[in-house]
Amino acid sequence: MPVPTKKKPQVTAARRPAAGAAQARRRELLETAAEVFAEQGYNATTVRKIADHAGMLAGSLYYHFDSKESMLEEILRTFLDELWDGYDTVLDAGLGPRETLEALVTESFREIDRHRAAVAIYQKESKQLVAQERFGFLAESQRRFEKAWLSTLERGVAAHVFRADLDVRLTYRFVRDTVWVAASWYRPGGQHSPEEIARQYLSMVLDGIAVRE
Amino acid sequence: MPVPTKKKPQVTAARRPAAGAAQARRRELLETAAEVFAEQGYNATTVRKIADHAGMLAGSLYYHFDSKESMLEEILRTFLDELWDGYDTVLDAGLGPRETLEALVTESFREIDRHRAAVAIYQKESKQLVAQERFGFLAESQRRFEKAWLSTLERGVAAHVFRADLDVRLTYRFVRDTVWVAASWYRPGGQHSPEEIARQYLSMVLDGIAVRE
DNA sequence: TAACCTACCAAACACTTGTTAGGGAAGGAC
DNA sequence: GTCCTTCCCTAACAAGTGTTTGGTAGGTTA
Repeated sequence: MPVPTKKKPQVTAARRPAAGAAQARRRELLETAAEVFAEQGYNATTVRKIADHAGMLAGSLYYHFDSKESMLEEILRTFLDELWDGYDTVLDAGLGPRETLEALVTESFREIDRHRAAVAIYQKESKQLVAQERFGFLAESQRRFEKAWLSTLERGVAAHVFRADLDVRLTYRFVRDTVWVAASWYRPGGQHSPEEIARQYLSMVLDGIAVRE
Repeated sequence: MPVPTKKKPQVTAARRPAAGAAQARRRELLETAAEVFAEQGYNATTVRKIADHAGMLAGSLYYHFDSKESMLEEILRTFLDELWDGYDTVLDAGLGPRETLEALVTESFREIDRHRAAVAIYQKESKQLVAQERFGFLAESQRRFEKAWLSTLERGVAAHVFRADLDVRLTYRFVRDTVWVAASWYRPGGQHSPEEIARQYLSMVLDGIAVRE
């Protein structure tokens, strides 16, 4: 492709100034967009609101992004990529089922700490987004997610470390939901660190809240 | 108020035909509106979509309702009224803390069974709605809700039936969220009844998923 | 029959939405 | 200096939004 057909002007690597400065601004804008999306909801968020928060006008956003939807896509893709980096590390570590569950939960709360806005958006909008083929990667991620959790739970039941009398699928949903909805009330810098929340949550899920006799 | 100033024509009780027929239609329309709101999100739902599902034109909805927002308000009010009917019955029954928790959870899943759409809407939109004074009743309900759950948990800790080493507020959030997010995947008429889901959920929350030794 | 009411339709309204086109100021490259 | 690129602004567009107004078919009442 000798003749660039893309709208964004091509810059040779040699000339590019302050390499990555443009991408830094891009990330900055995505950060504020994610926060507005998370707070007001994707549909209720106008590009003018995003521009306001970024200190610019609506049209100027289109110098950096193709569309409002592509901003949303990039936010979710970035989040899921990092999430699976962490998950895969855990899943490939060869841990036992209980240790895997503990590590997955802890990793999840760390992701909430890092990507609070993206998680909140994912929670609220993913259900309607998966229908669009543009966001098909959400469905694929969901399948991998379910597979990872279900197999961990099933491994635990087989190894007699998790109870056998519970519906595994139901348990999966409870665990999954409770972990991720934390994004709706979690505030970074609060009195509980992600690890502390994970510890208490695991204690509750594994041993229950009732006193043992 | 001898002279009616309302837009909707006043009908004397004596003449009213098929008493409550209008209100039945009203409920019917709110039912379909709630389903569309739950499926697509409130902001993404246009009055034309609601009218489509109801087999009429957008403008015709305004014969029955003042605005799109008033439809949302009535949906949520109806749901919360019924919810608190059930909750108050439980809370006034003079049960012990563990029995109260069990009854509250079971009642919650029953409400999800009855008002699936309204619960889903509440979950998704309440956070943004409470800011508007029109929806101030949501904030009041949230306060009562938190008080009911927290006091039950604290009673349980004081009576040594619930563990004392858990952060009560954190426990409350986990219990609350896990119960209500069930509305996002629950389908009435599925293989699990509300009572069965409540039973399994309570078993998990109270005793944990780990095998005891 | 005549009057009236209910529940809807048809058509438009003012406004907001995401998006685009053209321009221009600032600053580095040569 | 001149050129060129970056990054934003101004101003508009077309489509879609919630809502209103006036009308009307069909049933009910008197």
